[in-house]
Amino acid sequence: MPTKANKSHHHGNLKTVLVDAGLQLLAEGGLAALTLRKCAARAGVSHAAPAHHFDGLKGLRTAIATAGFKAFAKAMIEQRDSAADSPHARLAAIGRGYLSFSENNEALATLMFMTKETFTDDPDYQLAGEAAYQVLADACTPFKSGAAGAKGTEVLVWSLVQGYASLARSGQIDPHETPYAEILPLLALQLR
Amino acid sequence: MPTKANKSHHHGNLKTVLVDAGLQLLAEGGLAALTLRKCAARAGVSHAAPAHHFDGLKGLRTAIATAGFKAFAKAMIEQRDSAADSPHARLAAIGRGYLSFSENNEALATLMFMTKETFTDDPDYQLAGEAAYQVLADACTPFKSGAAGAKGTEVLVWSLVQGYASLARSGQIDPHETPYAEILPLLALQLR
DNA sequence: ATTTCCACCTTGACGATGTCAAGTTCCGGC
DNA sequence: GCCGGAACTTGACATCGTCAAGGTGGAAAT
Repeated sequence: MPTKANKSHHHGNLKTVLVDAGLQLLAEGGLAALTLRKCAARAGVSHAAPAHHFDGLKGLRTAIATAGFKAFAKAMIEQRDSAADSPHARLAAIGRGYLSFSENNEALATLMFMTKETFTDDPDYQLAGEAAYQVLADACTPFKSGAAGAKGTEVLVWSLVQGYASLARSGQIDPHETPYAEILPLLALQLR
Repeated sequence: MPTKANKSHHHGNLKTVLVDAGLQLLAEGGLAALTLRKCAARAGVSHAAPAHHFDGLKGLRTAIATAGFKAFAKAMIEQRDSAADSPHARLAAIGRGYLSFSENNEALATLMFMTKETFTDDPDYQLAGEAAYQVLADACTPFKSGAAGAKGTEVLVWSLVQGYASLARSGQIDPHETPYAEILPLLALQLR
């Protein structure tokens, strides 16, 4: 007996299915594999079906990056919550979450931090990016601010881990030769 | 009177002209504007002419990224050479060179640090990336190594500036609100 | 219960793109 | 002068993004 999902013209959950299809295609074939038509095919709909849910390929990419930021924040929080109960340990754990997310989702992480013109103006995307940042910003609170203030400490840590992840993804550094766990302590962050 | 360059079937300098065309297209229209056919059109040749010089679009991208790394190294060296004669000043200057290159060439910088699968195996590309890294590595030499050794200091600085540039390009941080000049000193690098 | 409206699709078309094959032109070596 | 191969051109095909027109299904209004 056909269900609503099996009928045409009303999938019921197509937006989410298309984003999931996009995440799979990125994981399997990298950035070049992410196309509107392939997402539609994998979702079992026609090539023009996504148009009702997204503002073109750019809109779909934005939705995928939004999902990416949510998964990213989740990965950092999970590591943080299972770390030892000290600010240094939590910050290090967040870094591990960041880097394992980046390592396990190379194409998605690359997409997430592309230039602004890659994405549409989407409040969900903005919020998801800010929420991910906030996980890291909160973890910096227990540390003394340097001359640049609290914001400076946040930017210092965020730049460090983001840069390390980016260089590892592009093959410019070897994470086994120079593990992040050895780099973060070099900041010599002091507690308040 | 026709010169060699005006005749068909033997441009004479097409490889370089195509790479330059690609650099222009990136500057004008971002990553999405970089296509083989547009580069060929701008070079004044047919759409299939690039095939003799590059291994497809991926090969052309690799050549463009190689040119990018060379310009990038040059920007850092120029800043370094006009800085005050101290290791801290030189390192800060290199950072400025890095960031101004990134700000002035957003699409190119984004291309340069994409995942490995974006590029072909090309020794020139490898060398250019290593040479750019070496400018920064050399600038780190005068500083004490921390627990992670000399390599750790290099990776620390490289990650910081790379991450800062990447976050600025993607709009996640505001370089005017939190200038790099205020972040680098937070590393509190000590001279040997 | 029926009608209406609109969300949500499908089909088809077009221009742009990457890549490949076949053919043509030009240059350098013999 | 001839030959071989580098370096192009032309043409074709599959895939892509986007747009237009049309069809289907569900919910609200009557």
